[in-house]
Amino acid sequence: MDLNLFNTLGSHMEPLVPERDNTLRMYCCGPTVYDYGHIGNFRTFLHVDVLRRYARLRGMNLKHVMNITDVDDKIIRNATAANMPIGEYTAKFERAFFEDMDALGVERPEIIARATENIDEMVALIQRLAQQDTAYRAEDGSWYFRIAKFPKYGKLSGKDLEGIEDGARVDVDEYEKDSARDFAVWKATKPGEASWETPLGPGRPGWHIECSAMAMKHLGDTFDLHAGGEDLMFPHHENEIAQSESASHKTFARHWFHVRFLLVEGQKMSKSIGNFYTLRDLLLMGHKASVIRFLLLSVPYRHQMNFTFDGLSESGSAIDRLRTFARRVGAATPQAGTANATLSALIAEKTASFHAALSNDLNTAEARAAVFDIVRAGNIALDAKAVTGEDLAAMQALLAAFDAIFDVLVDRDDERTCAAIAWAQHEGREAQIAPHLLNTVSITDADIEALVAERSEAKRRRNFARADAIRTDLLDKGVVLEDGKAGVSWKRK
RNA sequence: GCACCGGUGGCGAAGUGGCUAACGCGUUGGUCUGCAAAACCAAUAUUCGUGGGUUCAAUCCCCACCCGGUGCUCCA
Repeated sequence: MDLNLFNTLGSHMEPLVPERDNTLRMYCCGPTVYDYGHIGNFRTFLHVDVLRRYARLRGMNLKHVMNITDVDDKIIRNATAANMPIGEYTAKFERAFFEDMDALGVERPEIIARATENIDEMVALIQRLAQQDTAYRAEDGSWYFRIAKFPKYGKLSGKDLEGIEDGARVDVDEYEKDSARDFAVWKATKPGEASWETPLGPGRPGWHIECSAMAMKHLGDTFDLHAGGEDLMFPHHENEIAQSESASHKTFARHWFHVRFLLVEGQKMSKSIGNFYTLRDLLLMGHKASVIRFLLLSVPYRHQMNFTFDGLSESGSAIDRLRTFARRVGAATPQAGTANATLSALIAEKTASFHAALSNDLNTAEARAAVFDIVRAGNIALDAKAVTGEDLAAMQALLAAFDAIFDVLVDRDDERTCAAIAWAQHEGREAQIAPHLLNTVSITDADIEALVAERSEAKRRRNFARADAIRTDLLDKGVVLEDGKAGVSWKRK
């Protein structure tokens, strides 16, 4: 079965097949490190993570490059406002970005490429373009890409160039261009801004050039897939194509993967509406990282998704169900005797469905549905004590495949929440920490065990009032007790 | 204005020209339990925005309309 993916370039489904040595060469536009990442950013990175995890599950090797944009207007503005050197400022937010990615279980790309560490490559690329007059120097010392030299401009986004009239929207500081559509590849130095001395003259790179230069540096002129948020399609990716293909005269990325924006509570996320959330905001409100991950992955990447707090609590319940089942399967004893043919067949069928769903443009919603089908069937069989070792192994294999993609079964939420709390305390943001969180996090496993033991003793003496009081108390601290036949088990909610 | 995407049960969300319209959450009743929790069972859409059309047959194709969202400018 092919891994079929929608290719924005050409707007059609297409099997994703690495061009050589079974290695998927992919580039993903990373963050501009000027602030903490918000959930919209992470929806994109999360779906790219699913793509890379699934490609690997299917046996591909990965060479995934992600850039860090560590010089741009917003960075310069914010660093100046914070009275910090740019390098120090970007280092802080790059670190925060990766902490957040780790918290959400997003795997690190094989190669992280920083714009400021690849200035030479960008300059060389601009020079190549300049040699053929595809890039030109304006009077103020900035360099621009001459769109007139690239007839295919617009092939990705389907933009009609006629619609972008000359002179329609001209930046105040970009009055030197030959055509309004031309975009900056190198920006002349302005007072007080970061600047590099180069053969092009002093200045800093334009936004688009870094991705072209770094992608080609690490992946070659042509590579398998380029990913990013839908907003980057135009102009960013269009410009990357123009720069890269003008220089190499080869196809740049063969496959383009764009993740749609999300809405928050039905509206576009924006600070002015007040529905703008960073990962840290949510963590401090008491939402678990795994739940956020699962919710952001529950709607397939090409669909707009509406992020809501109701959705968050639903995802929380769904994860609880999955984890409970995974624990149950892990602890189950295989039954001797005849295999349950219906169950075995169902597991095989749903395992196939799981893969078929992901192979069909990474349909995460359908993939998780297949797993839930097995959760119910498995629970029924487990209740009936009619599960063979073979079926248990098959169910565990499906859960493992599921978790290789979704990565929510193993509970690492407390440590992630604690890290967010520590950060808030360090940054003087204590007010943001939900009060009940401190309560929850402060109780240790040993405390819980002691109370559980005391409650069991109370129960044995049929002192149910005491037993229930302990249970209620623990529940307030986020600990749920379950009295099973084999004894009491507990979990943090 | 131009372009694009979507409108499926109480909520979220798959899906298909024709078998009982997945799955999750929620709600109600039941089993289990000292009571809970977990798990299971049952009930929760004669119906897929509205109006036309094509077809033996449409939620799925076509047209119009209404509603929501997005892009066209920095943005994941």
